[in-house]
Amino acid sequence: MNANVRVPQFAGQECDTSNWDAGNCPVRDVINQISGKWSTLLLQALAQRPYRFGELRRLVPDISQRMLTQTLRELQRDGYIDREVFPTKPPSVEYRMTDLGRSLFLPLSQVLSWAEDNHGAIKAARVRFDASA
Amino acid sequence: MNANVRVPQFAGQECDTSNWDAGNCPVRDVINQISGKWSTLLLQALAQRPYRFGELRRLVPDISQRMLTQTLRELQRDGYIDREVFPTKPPSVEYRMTDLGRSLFLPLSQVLSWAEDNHGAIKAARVRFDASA
DNA sequence: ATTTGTTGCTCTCAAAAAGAGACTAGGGCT
DNA sequence: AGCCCTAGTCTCTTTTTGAGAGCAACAAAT
Repeated sequence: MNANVRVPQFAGQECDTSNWDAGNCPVRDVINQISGKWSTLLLQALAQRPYRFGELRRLVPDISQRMLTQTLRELQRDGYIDREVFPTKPPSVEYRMTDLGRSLFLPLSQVLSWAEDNHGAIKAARVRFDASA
Repeated sequence: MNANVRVPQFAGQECDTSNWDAGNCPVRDVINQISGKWSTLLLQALAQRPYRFGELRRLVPDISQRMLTQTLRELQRDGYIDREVFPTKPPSVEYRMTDLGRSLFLPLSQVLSWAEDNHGAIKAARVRFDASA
C-alpha cells in the first residue's frame, strides 16, 4: 500500500505521497531546517542587514548563546547566510545573507506578513477553542 | 538600550525591534506554531482534501500517534483545521482545512515550492560546508 | 597594577519536548 | 472465543533546548 500513489497537491502541483517519509522528501528536508524555533527570526533579522553575533543576541533577547551559535551554523551550512571573521581585538564576526537566503526570504516574508495580518483571527480562534474545550 | 528602535524590515515594511521578544511579537506567536516539525506537512496534506486520523498516519509514516494527535489539536486550536467526529462504529474522525487555513496555505505553498526548486542548491551548500569544516 | 569589560564562542547540567510502544473501548468478522 | 478496526491516552526513554559558567586575549578604567 501507499506505493506511487500520486495525489493532487497545492494549486496545480502534484506530489508523490510515497515520498512523504523523511529523507526522500525535498520539502521536509528543507523545511525541517528553517522551521526551527529561531531560524525564521534570524533570517528576518539578517534580511535587513548584516549583523554581528552580539547584535543578534541583543536583538533577540531570549535566545541562548548556545542556540544562537547552533542556529547560525545550520543556516550557514544550508547556504542561507555567510560568516565572516574580522581579525580585530577581540575578534568580531559578521553574519550576512547570501543570494540563496534572499531568494528564500521572498516567499518566506509573505508568510510573515500573513502572520502579522491574521494574528487577531488566530488569537480569536484560540479563545473559542479554549472556551469550548 | 534596544528601546523603540524602528529598523527597516522586509520589503517596504517596518518592525519594532523592541517587540522581538516572544509574547509581544505577532510573527513569533504565529510562526512558532506552524513551524513545528509536523505542522506544515499536515497542512500540506489537508490542503489537498480532508483526511481521517488513520489516513494521515499512513500518509506520514514516521509520525507517532502522540505527535499526530498533538499537532492536529494545535492546528485546530489556531483555527487552521476543523475536526468532525462521525458516530460510526468504530467512530471515525475527519480533519479538514478551514478558510483561515487555506488563506495561510497560499503564501506557505510558495515557500514549499521554493524548497522543492532549491533543494539541490541546499544539498550542494551542505556538501561544501561539511568539506571545509 | 589590578580589576573590569568586551568579543564569540564551548562545556556542563537541568528541564522540556519528542519518539516508541503498550493499553483502552465498543463493536464487526470469522 | 479470538482478532481486528477506530482514535486516541498513558508511560517510559531518548533527544532537544535552556541556563549559566568558563575561556582567551586584549583595552580601558581605577
